Amino acid sequence: MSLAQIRYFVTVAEEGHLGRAAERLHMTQPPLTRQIRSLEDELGQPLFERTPRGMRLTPAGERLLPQARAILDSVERAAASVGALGKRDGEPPPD
Amino acid sequence: MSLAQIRYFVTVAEEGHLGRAAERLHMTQPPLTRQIRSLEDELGQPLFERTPRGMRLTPAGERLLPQARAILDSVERAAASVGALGKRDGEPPPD
DNA sequence: GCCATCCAATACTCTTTGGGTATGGCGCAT
DNA sequence: ATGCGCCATACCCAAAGAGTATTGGATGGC
Repeated sequence: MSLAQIRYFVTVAEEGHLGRAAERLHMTQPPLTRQIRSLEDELGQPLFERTPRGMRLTPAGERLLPQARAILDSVERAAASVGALGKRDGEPPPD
Repeated sequence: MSLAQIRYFVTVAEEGHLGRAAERLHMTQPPLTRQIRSLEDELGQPLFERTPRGMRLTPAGERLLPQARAILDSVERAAASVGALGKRDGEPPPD
């Protein structure tokens, strides 16, 4: 489980759609599919239900989501508190 | 900033010694040196003072340490809450 | 003062991980 | 039945990370 995977998970949860999530993350859909699957494999259960319309959170996913957000927040706070000014990684430079 | 780096940072802080920290992390010293340096670079300031006896936390490092521990804890809790039973990554299998 | 010792840092290689492109498979709507 | 909009898979390439060998530098014993 990496911070990138957590970020990916949150974005997919918010978008409910791999394609749009990938766009927001400035990457393409296939690696995103793989990272989400890999996270599910590691946790031992699916986080999303695959529907023809997109991705819907499972109960496990619902439990994870707020904690995932909290983790990303803590990381950002920690970085800021020690003096990382414009350096966080979740937000790529504007195109 | 990756979870691995945070884990490395905490271990080095606890050991005050790259070699021993590397041992505890089941890795060798050079990559650990690099990861710590890379973390310092990203944060924009040194976390350790290099002494001939080992590594000592700087004030920035002291500020970071408790937050780093909290992050690792949250991650572990999140994983556990979603059903990862023996799967966490911070603890390699016994030799 | 010189040498042995104990640190962290660097040079270089190799394996592993992660992302990109192209394509397939599946369900739904028309 | 065909086309469209999803996610999944196959394959390739680039980047990150870990290992081995070695260097540099400070300290303490002699």
